[in-house]
Amino acid sequence: MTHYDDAVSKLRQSGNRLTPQRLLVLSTIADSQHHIGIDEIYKASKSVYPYLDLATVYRTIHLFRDVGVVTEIGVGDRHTYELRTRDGQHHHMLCTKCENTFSLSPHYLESFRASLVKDFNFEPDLDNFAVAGICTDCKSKLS
Amino acid sequence: MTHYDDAVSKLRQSGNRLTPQRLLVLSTIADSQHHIGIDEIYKASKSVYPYLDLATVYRTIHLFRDVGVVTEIGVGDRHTYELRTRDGQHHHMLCTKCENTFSLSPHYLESFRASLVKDFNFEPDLDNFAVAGICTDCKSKLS
DNA sequence: TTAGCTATTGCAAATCTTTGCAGGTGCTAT
DNA sequence: ATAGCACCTGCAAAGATTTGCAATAGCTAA
Repeated sequence: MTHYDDAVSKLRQSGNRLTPQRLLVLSTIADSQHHIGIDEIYKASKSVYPYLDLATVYRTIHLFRDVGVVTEIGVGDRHTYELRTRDGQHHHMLCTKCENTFSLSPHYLESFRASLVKDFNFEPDLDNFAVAGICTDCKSKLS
Repeated sequence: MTHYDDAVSKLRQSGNRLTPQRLLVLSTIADSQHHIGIDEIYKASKSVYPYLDLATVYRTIHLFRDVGVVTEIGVGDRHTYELRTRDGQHHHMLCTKCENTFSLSPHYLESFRASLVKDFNFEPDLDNFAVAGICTDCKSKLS
């Protein structure tokens, strides 16, 4: 549960209150093994605390994202979320054919980041980075 | 107007009909010097052809994006669009402080793309690539 | 432990985006 | 030039996301 506790202290340190709703949403995301969408977060959390409102889930998730508790993964128009852990930092590759997600080590983006800083003094925010494309399986099926 | 004509033939070649609504939306985007949002496209186009429906604008823009006529730029939750030209291909850097946009030559992403193909056989779709961050001006103002 | 300030919540309404459908219209082949 | 098909459009309704507001409940300081 150290990831959960990590997230809690991140919230506390950023001066946000630890409400039951927030802790509930947090544990729902933490329990989910993969990335999870708003609707799923809402459904799972509401089954624990039926008074939970969808608007609260939206606000909570946006807070989590802004504070760095979760990573937002944009799949086309759909957004999903996963806990952001200090270890296991990774980006995502999304196949637009089979909708599968693949992890990507941050080192693949290091030289890209470095060249933006060097050439433009632009500091990219790659925390929620995801790249769409076609995975190797779908590629072979195309022929 | 060759960019406009380029876009028209792209539409025709992809087997889509050239309706007045589509040509109107296209010219609205082409006339705009910068990237432009759905609401602005709608307002500007509707002033020319008042029967235009917002749903048509959404459908048209999505078609344009899928066919490669426009580039979609995701700024936080806001989406904007600009004409995609054969020359002048470029990506975008968006400053999250001042909301400004900067062009980025595709060559900055070439080695990134190459390593994904080489290591994972993953073919990334970087057509609508944009990266958020902090620009040099805002960086200096931070201190 | 308590009081009080202020952030947060649930609700409802507003806003944004997508979708189903029936009628209208661009395009192709004659 | 025209007929006919399939695609597109406008409309309206559904679905998704955001926002205003009054009541509630964390948190801090005593």
